[in-house]
This record gives sequence, C-alpha cells and structure tokens, in this order.
Amino acid sequence: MKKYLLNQKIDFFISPTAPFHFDGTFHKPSHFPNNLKLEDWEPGTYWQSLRVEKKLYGLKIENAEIAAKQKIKVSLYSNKEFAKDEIEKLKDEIIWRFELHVDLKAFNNLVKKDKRFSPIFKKWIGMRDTSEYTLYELLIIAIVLQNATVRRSQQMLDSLLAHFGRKIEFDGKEFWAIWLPEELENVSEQELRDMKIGYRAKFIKRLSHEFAEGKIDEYALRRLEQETVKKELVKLYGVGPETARILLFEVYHHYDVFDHIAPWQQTIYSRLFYNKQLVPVDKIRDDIKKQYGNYSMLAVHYIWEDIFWRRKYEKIDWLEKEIRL
DNA sequence: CATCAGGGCCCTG
DNA sequence: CAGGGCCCTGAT
Repeated sequence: MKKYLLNQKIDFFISPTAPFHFDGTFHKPSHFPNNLKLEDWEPGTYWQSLRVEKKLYGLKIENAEIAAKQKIKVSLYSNKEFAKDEIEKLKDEIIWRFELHVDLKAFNNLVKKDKRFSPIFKKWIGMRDTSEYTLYELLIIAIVLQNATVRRSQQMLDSLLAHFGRKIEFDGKEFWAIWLPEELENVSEQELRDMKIGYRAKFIKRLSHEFAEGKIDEYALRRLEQETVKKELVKLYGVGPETARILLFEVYHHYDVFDHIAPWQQTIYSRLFYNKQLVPVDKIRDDIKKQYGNYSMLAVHYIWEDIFWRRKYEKIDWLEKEIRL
C-alpha cells in the first residue's frame, strides 16, 4: 500500500464561540476505533485525515490560549501547495464540521434547570455535535455498523480501508482515509463481498455509484430543513431510520432527531435515565422530548458521551454487558 | 457440533 | 404494517 507523505503545511487560528470544550468536541469516546486509524486524540490535541470534496489533507488541531481567550490552532497538511481560496474554504469547512460557530446559549439555559443531569451538562459545557467526515464517509461507517457487533464493524471497516482506502503521513503520524465513491466504480459487488461485509456489499456498491454520479449534493442539504433532508437521505439505498438519524445529527447538526431508538440503545437509555432494565421506547422518547424539546438528541448526546468518558477511566459493569464487543 | 441473534434495511404479501 | 431474509462471527 502506497503511503502519501503530506509535507506542505499551513497554520491558522480559529476562535470558537464561547464557552468551548476542546476535548468534548474533538474526541467522542462512544465511537469505537478501528485499527487503521482515521483519527487520533490526546488531551488538547487532535489529528485526522480530512477529505474535502475530492482532496485529501492532514488536519491537526491544538487547544490554545491567546490573551486569556480560548482558541484553537489549526494545522493543515497537503502534498501540494495551498492556494489562497483553498485555505478559506478549508477553514469554513472545519468550522461547519465541528460547529465552531454555533450559539448554544438557549440549550445551556435549558439544561441548567435540569435537576438530575445539570452537573453533567455543566461538566461538558461548550461541547459540540460534530462530524469529522463527509456525508459519504459517515454513510460508509453507518453501513458497517448495521446489524453487526462492534468487533465485526471494526473488522469490516479495516478490510475495506486496507483494500480501497488511502494511507497518509503527516506530523510524523500515519492515518488512513476513506476512498472516493468513484474509486469503487470499477470494483464489483463480489470483490466487496470478499471483504466479508455481507449484504452490505450491495448497499455500498449502489451508494457509491449514486454519489459518483452526483445524485446527492451534500452541501445543498446543509441549507434545507430537517424533514426535507431526512426525505432525501432515506431515498439512498441502504439508508433507513437509524442511519438517517446518525447522519442528520452528526453530519447535518440537527439537534431534534430523537424519533428512532434502536433496541441496544433502549437498554442503555433505560439504565441511564430510569435505572431500569427495559423501559418502552415510546416512553423514553416522550419523556426526553418533553424535557429537552428541540434539543432532544443534543441533550442525550451529552449524557451518552459522558458515560463513555467515564468508561475510559473506570469499569462500568452494566455498560460493558450492553455494548457487546 | 448446531443454532442464533446482532449498533437495520429492503422487499413482499 | 408485519415479518422473512440477508452475511459473518462469536456466544451458548
């Protein structure tokens, strides 16, 4: 596998809206990592391969403080020289994907009144709802999550990356990036099946073709309202309610997408919110919507990530049982 | 050894 | 609108 060395570098700073939570924004412990790394994190520093349209970059983001103001230092790496308008475009894209511009005052005020979970919301105040990926990339990840345990999802993504992905090096570190949709045009469904991804081979083949043809415009959907976006996403072959929910929340930053609750999520929510074995999904949904209104999914995201942060440092027996590695 | 459900979705009746 | 089938894996 050829490795692309990205040795051109530019730096700039961004001032996120305050308050801002660096680690909560750039690391999501509920996302299970695969072996061929797409990103890496340590407190105060974050790296990833970054796909913007057809171009591939390395991205490093560091927590920084300048004149008592919290900022982030962005370093971009490429194997070609950067054009001026390219830098502006990348900056805007990073701001969008990590929601560095959003105003969460209304949300913060709402959750301040939450008797049970206000300590959690306070702890993570300034955390954003992010996607490091393009729509196509997160779609691929969502597809390999379907109907599979975590270990199997990791395996599927790793074998796909090893065959079709791209390996890059920047800042002395190695990362992988997901292929472009058109790069699968000459790959047969059988070749995809050989990656042991099962019936998902058909989904990925058809989806990639739809993206390669330009049937869906990722950027145009950013300007549309939730229901319209959902309709467009569900039209894609292999995208149902759960995959649409993931995309709507992470890629399109819609906070009120708490209509679909998968069985494995139901058990974890039951424990988190009721300390019970199994609460009916309709009750969970109604209670959450009543409590958090238009911020339902964002609020759940805070509580959800918090428990997975805790899992990094302490053993939580009931959770280990539920997530079934 | 066999059986089965899993971090859904499509298709059929 | 309910239910069967789909790939592969690891748990039982």
